[in-house]
Amino acid sequence: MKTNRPQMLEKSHKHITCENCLSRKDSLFCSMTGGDLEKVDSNKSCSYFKKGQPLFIEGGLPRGVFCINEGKVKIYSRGEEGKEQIIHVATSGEIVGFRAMFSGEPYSVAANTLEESNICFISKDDFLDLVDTNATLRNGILRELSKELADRASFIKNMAQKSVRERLASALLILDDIYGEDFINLSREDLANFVGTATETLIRLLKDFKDDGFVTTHVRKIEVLDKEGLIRLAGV
Amino acid sequence: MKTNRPQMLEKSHKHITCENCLSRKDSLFCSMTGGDLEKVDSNKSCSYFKKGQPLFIEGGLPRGVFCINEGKVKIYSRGEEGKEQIIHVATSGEIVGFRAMFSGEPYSVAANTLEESNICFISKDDFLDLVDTNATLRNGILRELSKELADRASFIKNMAQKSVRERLASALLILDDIYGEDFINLSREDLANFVGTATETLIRLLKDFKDDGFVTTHVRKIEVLDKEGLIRLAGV
DNA sequence: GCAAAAAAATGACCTAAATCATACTTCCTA
DNA sequence: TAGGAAGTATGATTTAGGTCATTTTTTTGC
Repeated sequence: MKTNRPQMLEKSHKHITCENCLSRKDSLFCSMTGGDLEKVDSNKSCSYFKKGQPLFIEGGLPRGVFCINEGKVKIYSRGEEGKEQIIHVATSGEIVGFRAMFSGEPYSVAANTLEESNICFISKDDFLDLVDTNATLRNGILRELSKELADRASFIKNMAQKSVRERLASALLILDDIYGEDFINLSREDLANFVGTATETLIRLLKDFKDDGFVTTHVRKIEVLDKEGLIRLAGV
Repeated sequence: MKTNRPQMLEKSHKHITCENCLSRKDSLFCSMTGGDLEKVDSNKSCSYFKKGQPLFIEGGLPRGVFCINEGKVKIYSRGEEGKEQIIHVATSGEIVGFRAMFSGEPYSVAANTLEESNICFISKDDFLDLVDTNATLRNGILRELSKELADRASFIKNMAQKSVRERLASALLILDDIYGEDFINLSREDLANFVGTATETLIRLLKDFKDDGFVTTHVRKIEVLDKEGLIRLAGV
C-alpha cells in the first residue's frame, strides 16, 4: 500500500556517509569500492534543500555534480514565455548535472527540488578525476548517457505523435515508477509541464481519468489505481 | 552560391583510407594519430549505400558503428501507426550508432540513408577497444553525448511549446546548416516527420514560407533565402 | 487562526492543425 | 518512352486542445 507520510528530513547539514547511503545501491556510484568511496566521502558536502530550491539554473556554469540522497528534483528548461518543460524527474540515488561536466558548456537545463531533499555535492575536479580513473564508473556513465538519449528520442516521438490524453497516461506510469512507494506528488502545473500541455487541459483530463477509475487524488497527490488501464490508454 | 550538383559517388566498395578521409576533420576521430588510425583503417570496411538503404533497424542488435564518409543518414523511430519521427539527420564525418554500443541494448532508433552515401563500418570490439585506450576519443564521445542530450531537451521543449510554423522555421535552419553548400534535399514526408506534423500541413506551410520569400524550392529541393527571417519566425 | 496568496477547478470560446478526398506532377523502370 | 507508382499539392471539414475569464479550494505567512 502506498504511503502518504509527511516526510520530515533531517534539516541539518550533517554529513551523510556514502558508506551508509541507502540510495547508493540504485546509483552510478554503486560499484565504487573503498578508496574511491572514501575520496568522494571526504570531499563531498551534504545539504538539506527546502522544496522548490534550485540546484542550478539554465545558462549557469557547472561546478560539480549533485547526488540525491533523499528527495525529488525536476530537470527542466524554460520556453519563451517562461513556460517550463520538465524533461525528467530525478529521485534518490540519481546523479544530477553530470552532462554539463563533459560538454564544457553552461547548463542547458535547470534543476529544482520538488520536495525537501538531502543532496550531496561533488566538485567538478573530484568527479572528473573519478571518471578518469574508475573504468567501471565511466562505463556506467556511458551507459546512462546512452539510455537517456534513447529515452529522449522516445519522448520526442511521443510529443510529436501522441495525444495529450495518451501522453498523460504515459507520464503517470513513468511518475508512478519514480515515486515508487509514495503517491505522485507534483503540482498540476508541474504535471502539465511534464506532459507538455496547458494546466487547464491537464486538470480536465485528470478528472476524466479519475471518473474512469484509473487514478484517484488526495488533494494534490495522485494515486495510480489501474496501471494496466493506463498502459492501454498510453498505447505503448 | 548553393549547388544543385547531381552527386555521383564511387559505387565500388573500394577502401577509403582514414588518413585521406576529408570528413575526418569534422569527426570524433579527428584527434586520432598514427597507431590508432591505422588500426581503424585496417579493420574497417567501406561500403557504398544507395538512397534509402538501412544501416540498422529499431530493435536490431548493434555490431559496430558507422562512420559517414559522404552522404546523409536519417535517424528515426517509428510510432504506432508506422509514422516516422526523425530525430536527427547525420552528415559527413559523423559517427552513427555508437550510443547502442554502450547501453548494451538493442537499437532504440533506426538509420537509413537519405541519399547515396559512402559509409565505413567499424566493429563493436574495435570501437570499444579504441574508446577504452584512447582518452581523447573517449572525452570526445562524452562531450558529444552530452551535447546531443542538450539538443534533445530543446527538441522536446520545441515540440511541446512551439507551433508547427515555428518548428518548421527552426527545422529549416538546422537542415540548412547540415546541408551546408547543398540545397536541403528531403522528401516533404521526411521533412514533415522531422518537424513532427502531417505532410499536408507541412506542404501548406512551406508554400506560405515560399510566398513570404523565406525559401524557394527547386522541385523537391529547398533553398533557404532569408535566414534572419527564419530565425525571427522560429522565435529562438 | 485569519487574511492573502497560490493552486485547482470549471465554463465558454476559438483556432491551429489533423484528417479525408481528390487532383496534379515527377520520377522510375520495363 | 509510355505507363504506373510515388510524391506533391489543394480543398473541405472536423476537432483536440489552447486561451481567457471566473470561481472555489488549499496553502502559507503573520
